[in-house]
Amino acid sequence: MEYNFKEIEKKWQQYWAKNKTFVAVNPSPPEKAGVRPKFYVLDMFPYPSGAGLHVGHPLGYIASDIYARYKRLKGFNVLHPMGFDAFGLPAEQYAIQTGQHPAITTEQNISRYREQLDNLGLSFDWDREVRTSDPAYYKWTQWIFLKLFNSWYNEETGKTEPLNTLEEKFKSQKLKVKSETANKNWSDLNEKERSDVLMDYRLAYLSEAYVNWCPALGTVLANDEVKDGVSERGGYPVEKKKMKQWSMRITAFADRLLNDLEGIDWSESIKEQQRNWIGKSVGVELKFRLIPSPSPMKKGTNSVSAHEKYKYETAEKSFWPLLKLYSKENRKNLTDAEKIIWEAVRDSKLGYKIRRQHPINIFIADFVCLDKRLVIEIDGDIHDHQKEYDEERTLLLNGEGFSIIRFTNNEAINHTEEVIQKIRNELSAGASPFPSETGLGDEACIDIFTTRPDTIFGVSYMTLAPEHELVDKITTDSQRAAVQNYILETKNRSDRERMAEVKRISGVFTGAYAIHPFTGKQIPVWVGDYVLAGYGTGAVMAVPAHDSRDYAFATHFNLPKPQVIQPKTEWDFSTSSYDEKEGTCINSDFLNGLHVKDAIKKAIDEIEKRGLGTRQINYRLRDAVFGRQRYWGEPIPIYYENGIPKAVDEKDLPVILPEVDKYLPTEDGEPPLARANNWKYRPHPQTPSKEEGSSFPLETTTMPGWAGSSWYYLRYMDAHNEKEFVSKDAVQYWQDVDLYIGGSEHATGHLLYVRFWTKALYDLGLIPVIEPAKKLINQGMIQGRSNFVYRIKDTNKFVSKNLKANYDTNTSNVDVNIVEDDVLDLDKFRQWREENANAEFILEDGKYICGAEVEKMSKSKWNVVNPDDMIEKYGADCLRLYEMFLGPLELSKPWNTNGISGTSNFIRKLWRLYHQKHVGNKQLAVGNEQPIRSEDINQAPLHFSKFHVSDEAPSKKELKSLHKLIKKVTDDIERFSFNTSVSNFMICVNELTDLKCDKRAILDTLAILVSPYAPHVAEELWNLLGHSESVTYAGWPEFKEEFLAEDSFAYPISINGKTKLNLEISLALNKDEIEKEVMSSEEVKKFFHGQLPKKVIVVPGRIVNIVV
RNA sequence: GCGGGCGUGGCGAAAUUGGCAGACGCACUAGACUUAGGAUCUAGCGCCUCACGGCAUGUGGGUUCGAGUCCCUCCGCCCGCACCA
Repeated sequence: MEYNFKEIEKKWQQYWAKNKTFVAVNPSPPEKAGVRPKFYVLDMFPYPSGAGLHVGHPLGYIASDIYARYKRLKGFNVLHPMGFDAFGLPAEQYAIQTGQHPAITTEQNISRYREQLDNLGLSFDWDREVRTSDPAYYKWTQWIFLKLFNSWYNEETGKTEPLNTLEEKFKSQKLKVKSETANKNWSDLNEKERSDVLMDYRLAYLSEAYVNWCPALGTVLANDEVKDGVSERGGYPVEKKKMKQWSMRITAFADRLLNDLEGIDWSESIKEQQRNWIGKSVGVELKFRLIPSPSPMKKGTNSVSAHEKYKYETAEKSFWPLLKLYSKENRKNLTDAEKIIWEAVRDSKLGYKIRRQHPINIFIADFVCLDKRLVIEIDGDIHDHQKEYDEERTLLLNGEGFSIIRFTNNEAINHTEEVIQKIRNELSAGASPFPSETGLGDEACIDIFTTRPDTIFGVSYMTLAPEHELVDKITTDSQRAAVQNYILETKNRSDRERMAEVKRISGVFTGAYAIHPFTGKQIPVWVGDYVLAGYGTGAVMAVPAHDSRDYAFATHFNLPKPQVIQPKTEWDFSTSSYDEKEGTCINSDFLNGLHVKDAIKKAIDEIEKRGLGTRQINYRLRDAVFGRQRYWGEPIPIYYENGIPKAVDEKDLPVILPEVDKYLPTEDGEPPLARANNWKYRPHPQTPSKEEGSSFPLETTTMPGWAGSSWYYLRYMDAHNEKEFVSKDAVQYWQDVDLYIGGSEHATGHLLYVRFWTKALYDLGLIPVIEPAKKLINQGMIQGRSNFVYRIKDTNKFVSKNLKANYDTNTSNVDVNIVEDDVLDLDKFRQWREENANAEFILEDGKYICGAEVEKMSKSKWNVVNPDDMIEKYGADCLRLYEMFLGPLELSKPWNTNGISGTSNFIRKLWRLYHQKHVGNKQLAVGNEQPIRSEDINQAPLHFSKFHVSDEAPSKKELKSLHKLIKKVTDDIERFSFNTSVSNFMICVNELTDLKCDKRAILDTLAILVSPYAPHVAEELWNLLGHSESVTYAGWPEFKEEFLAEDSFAYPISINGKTKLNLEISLALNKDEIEKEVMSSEEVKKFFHGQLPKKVIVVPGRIVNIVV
């Protein structure tokens, strides 16, 4: 008999299906003694696209299958399920084009996938198959949605809790009702108001927010579904749009999602991507007060108390204690000039109360009349050369609503009368207006977030995002036109353009100034689109010397760049900013001399002490938009009673996806579900506050693709449970996924959402684990290898690759399936396309050699290799071995069919090992077994006769070869090094072939070892060896060290680190004895060139190195 | 720009703790068996050299008796994030 993989593979696939070989058992009760330990191996389930699988897809499935089969042999109760992520856009797009129901397309695609998966001989437990589009499945997706809808995140306990614990807090007034209804008690709120308040807390919530709107797909998308400003699926442009949307409060879990990464064995790159995506930054949120603009923007409506407050409490709050001290001190030490003036104005001698050394903002004014908002300053010499200082002071005092007159010391002392007259005139001229009547009053602050409070003294301007709400309020009249123009301009530029124009710097001055909280300096406030509205507070303090973006902006607009950090090494500030968190603070008042890291701490402490701001943690992570304006997804189980969103009763789940006439939005732009007849819900009569008999409109958006995949790993544990999403017993036994294999492209999507849902379900006491998967492996991408042909322009002649330089040619892709080893099959090429029917060729060495290049595998590049074709030609075992043999699992690599003959040969060699041996055609076995000749490679003849093993005891060499293999393959599988085990199989089979091994004791074990990789041929051989049961549970062989034991070892003898010869020395000898033996060798002595060796290093069992 | 990974023959790659670099396979070369070979078998196959021998793991340096492996410098490639304050 010959090895006929087609027959044999089919036979065993049918056997496995019939005998349910791979069914995992749910022990009942789970704690039952003697039960096998569990092991859960999961593949990321596929979205069944119309294109079917290509050779890249099975890579992960084969790897996980090998591991699952290995674990079964090791005695584990292995859960290795598969299913389909069946909701999604492509089926719906297809439905829109053709009118065919997406369920039909999906069903067809699934059967094709199933067939392809079956052909690979994967050991899935199909009894547990799940499909996210199956109502029996999405019933529970909806159920989980409702759990999240009815839960909130309690920051105090750090846990998801049912909503009633929140309501308790409101009722007992432990928690104040947020925002617009701030002055009300919970008990005063009506139903709508309560619903609105709770909506701000629910984990699944409805809110008005800017979302990624994709007009071409007619739906919103989550952040991870947008790449480079276009939709991940289809590549359509995406814009920001304000819409009412369902979202998931994943941000509440940001810190746990970040911290729990520590405890799981996932690749560093995935963890890093998640950390990046979560984007935690620790810093401080800090207020900069604004200088009210001279022209009133807004008439204040201040109460009397505010007026009074403004009248007397003129000092900057945070500086008050210090200023109070200084002013007291100053009063004791008045200058002569000040004494003279004080005597003239004190006790209301001028008809107004004048105060001396009165703090205003952060300064102390020499004299002030609060009623008339007049400051009188007597300048010392210092002011002559500190003009800037005065200007700043004037601006600030003006900002506080004071007018100011200045006199010199000389004037005060020698022309006292004139000075007093001037003061009298000013006082009678009428008061300056109060700031509260002109500007923005108390709330006139810009909140900023910074991680670098140590650079606070380097602030030279501030920038607001164009969307910042203060922009309009603070802009001065003179700048208004320019600012409005700018905002309009940035609005019209989509995010994509903004991103594409990274290098373009734009912005505009608002005309407004803020006050530096420490120096009191005035700081111009700008608007710039390099500041993002969505992050932090949408405003930044700009430190051009130490932030590259601020630097670019400041350079462009010629703003100052004061340096406040001294780098450790030379730094050229004329070309770039110094952003590193290294160096010492300079020009920074109380921070001077401190190292950056200490300065950050100190600055935050100081900011908090002075009440200027608070420690703050910001995340880049946004809440995940959950609603989709699409048809082919899970309906969101919410209805609207008088505009209040309410949960559909659990008893009424699932809310079945309705039939619609078209899969398009309605004429009014409503999602497709709005087309459904009577898309209404009639609440259960016994639920409170429902009018009997009335029905209410249901939510028309559907869930996103990631909803169903965020918990599917749990459903596999108990796939047919109709009462629960998963039973307590099942999840208690299976716990979590032990090994999860899938693509790294889900790093910030699925893999984050599934962790999020797991944590929420854990908090609610529904599952016992906080992470879905202990270990994650990302298989590398298999790239395509494209082939090219070169057509001479304006002819139907094609020239071979190495001759094309002589011609003017057009290069085009050619189907790689009609090319072998880069040699084009000319006949197939002529048939491939009509226009090639008369193609002529210019050949080299009688062949047409194609060009080749590594590209992504895609239909348009004609480089897709279909696993079915490979299986047809070489068999599933061969494809499995070859995919593993290509290289390390996690590495991306190009597919190259050329090498597959290696593994194909191996399988045949393996097969022959179990059959009567001969060499070539000469030593044919006696009998009828003639070599079968065939024109067709697919039925390649194999030169063996009948199955044959002997029951003789195996030789030492045979045992050694086998046990070497046991050890290596066991190690290899444990560390997922599948490529090396294939090598090791080859080595062992080669060795046993050389030894002409036919011993049952060896071949029995070999079949088991090979079975995870090439299960069909292993089953067949196992069966031929006389076993009636499948090899699946045969038990993994035990490695025995004793069979590897050697008496002697061929020591490599190296002279000065270079190996010169090998010397067979007994392993029983110790270091000294080995040295003696080596040194006495004539062969070794040759290399000494008469000199005596300086040093001899002996590592027993490994090497001898002699230094000459 | 930031973060992660990587760099070894013509090609895919191996070297698990610092110990004979290139296992295993593809391709290639020669031979055997053959009516035939895209089957099978035997041998060869990093580079330079007739050879002795020398040089080789992206570059340059260091540690070490000994470095693909550890440390530093630079160069290149891949992936992710990208105005995140």
